[in-house]
Amino acid sequence: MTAERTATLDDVAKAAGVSRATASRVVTGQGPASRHARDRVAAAVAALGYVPDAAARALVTRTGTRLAIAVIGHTAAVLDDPYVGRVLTTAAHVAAEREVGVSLHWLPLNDPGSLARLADGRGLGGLVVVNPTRPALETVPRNLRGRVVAIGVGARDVPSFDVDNRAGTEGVVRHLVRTGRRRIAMVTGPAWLPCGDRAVEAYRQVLHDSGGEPRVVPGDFTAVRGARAAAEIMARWPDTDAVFALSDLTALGVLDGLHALGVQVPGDVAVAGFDDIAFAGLSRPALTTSTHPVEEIATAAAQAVLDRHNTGRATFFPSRLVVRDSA
Amino acid sequence: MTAERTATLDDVAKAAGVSRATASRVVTGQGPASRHARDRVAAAVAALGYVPDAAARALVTRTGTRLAIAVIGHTAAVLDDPYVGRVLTTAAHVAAEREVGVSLHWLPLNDPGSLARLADGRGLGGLVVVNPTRPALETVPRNLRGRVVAIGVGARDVPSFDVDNRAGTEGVVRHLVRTGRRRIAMVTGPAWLPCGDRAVEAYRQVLHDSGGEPRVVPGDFTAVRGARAAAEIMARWPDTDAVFALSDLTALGVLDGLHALGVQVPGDVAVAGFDDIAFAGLSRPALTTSTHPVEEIATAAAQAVLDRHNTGRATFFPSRLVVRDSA
DNA sequence: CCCACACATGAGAGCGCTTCCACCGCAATA
DNA sequence: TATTGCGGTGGAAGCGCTCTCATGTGTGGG
Repeated sequence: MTAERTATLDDVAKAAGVSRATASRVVTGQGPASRHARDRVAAAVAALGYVPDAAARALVTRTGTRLAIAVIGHTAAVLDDPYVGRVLTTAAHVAAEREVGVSLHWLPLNDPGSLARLADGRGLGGLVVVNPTRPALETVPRNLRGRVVAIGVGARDVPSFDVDNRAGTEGVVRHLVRTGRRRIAMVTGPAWLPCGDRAVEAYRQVLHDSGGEPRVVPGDFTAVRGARAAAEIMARWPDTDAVFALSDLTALGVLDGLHALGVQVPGDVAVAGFDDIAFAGLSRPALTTSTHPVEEIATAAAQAVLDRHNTGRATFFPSRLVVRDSA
Repeated sequence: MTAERTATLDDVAKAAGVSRATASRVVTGQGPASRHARDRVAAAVAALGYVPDAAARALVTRTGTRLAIAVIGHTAAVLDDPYVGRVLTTAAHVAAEREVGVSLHWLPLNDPGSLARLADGRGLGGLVVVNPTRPALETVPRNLRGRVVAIGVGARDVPSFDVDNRAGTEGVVRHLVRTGRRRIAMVTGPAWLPCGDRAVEAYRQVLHDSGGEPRVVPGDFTAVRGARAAAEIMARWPDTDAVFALSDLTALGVLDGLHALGVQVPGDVAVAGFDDIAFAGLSRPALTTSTHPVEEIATAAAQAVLDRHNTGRATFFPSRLVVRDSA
């Protein structure tokens, strides 16, 4: 019997000379217990290094209190972007405050069913899906309905939290127009990310209003793609006088690409981004952009799902124009 | 009995007309099962939308197959740094490949006991601790021994994975010396992070060898702190001709602070960082730095803990000098 | 002095699952 | 025909915990 076994509640009860029921009451803090029993159990817990088994507890309480965060779209692009990391850490922080565990799920883009699979259901308190596609959201299992929120685009029964892409884009493009730019190109996000559509729409609208022709180049939120986009844009439309990228990372890439081409920023071409990441203010020229309150969004999403506060369809967080040197 | 209840294995067995034991065998794929039984159970599973209860399964199998990632030191600094996000996403990716879940834990710096608490033990397959302190590592519960690795500094029974801070720092500082700099200042990482010690040592050593006096200013890996550090350095030692920061983020801040002071980089003062983050190549002037193979490190750590491959004390990943424009 | 009423306690059921074990039938071998 | 072997199967135990319920054990009021 010298086998190294982790202590169970029974061991604690035996050591403390009480029943398992009493030990449980003391450990969980639920129900009455005499001073004497409390002390003895506490001592036993300390002596044995007892840690409650989460699985056993979850099994009986059925109170799945764990926040799952699923990130859709597993590409290197997502990895490089500080965005996902910030969402993760923020949500984890909110969860930690409420002493609920967080589980992380990294889902491929082309396998919507994986969302259903991760829901080993009853253990889950809620689910935050980052950057979902609508089809993926349709596969959320029924036992999770009402406990799922999306960061990005939502769906039926799935409220969404996102930055106001439309207004943010409008703000930036209007600023470009206001400062005399007319031949404004745009580098979008990845095509599969539906929330970028609103931004493209807004861009087209403002351009239409100001008599410009849309010049849209597809992007993927990476800096490398931004540099290539810059070359592409200047080749196709040499008279371009401004580039708006739907991501600061891409905008910084554009800056780099333009620099390589010998194009002056903002002299020849103005450049603006979106997100206001930490580095936006550190580039030379410092990047003009519009804020993306990631922490606020992630906090709201995590709270909503944790508080079962599933009201409303979609919440858009305001984006604020930050004018620096590049535009 | 119209109550909306999630299906259990019993329900499946009943619907398929087999015993629970057989249903379990089919679902888990363990043990023999006739073709006929397999088909019927599979049909029942599909019809009922059955999803196994992870808690119940974990309770009986005792095979905690879940990778826990604990990040120590919950400060805004950690949040802004892309480092943690990259570690997280990489580790989660490794775990996903092996179809094991990942749980995320955000631990305060001053409560080492929290590490013990998160180990609701038996549900855990392994634990990766990011940026631990030695005291925190001492509190790892015994039932987890041999299944814990550290990214950063390690401890007894806890192998560590980290970049070779010493060699990396040597490389950078030697480069500065080689290019004629002699009055080289260093901005360190946060004091509680023990893995920075080796870097400071290396810096002192190289300076000693080249006849320079150490000029150490404490940092915290943030850009803001870097800007302030630049001002501090130029005030205390106006003849400084190079600044080495133990983090690119800080180095970019130094660049910014120097710019504000009207100091030319690299003309008056050379600046070098450490990490080679995505933005290092995008700053103006582009940052000279030394690589920090975060993805490699996180992958190795996750694999080690998942494979129970607990050999060796510490693995240092080589850092490669990247010379750009700032030094 | 006895009953009512708190409070503290322990026995035991049961959460949903895996897995040991005994069992059954059937083909292959002696 | 009697014996072995084996794939397939169901009964039942039990993982570690929570929680209901019945049973003490002490207090104060009638």
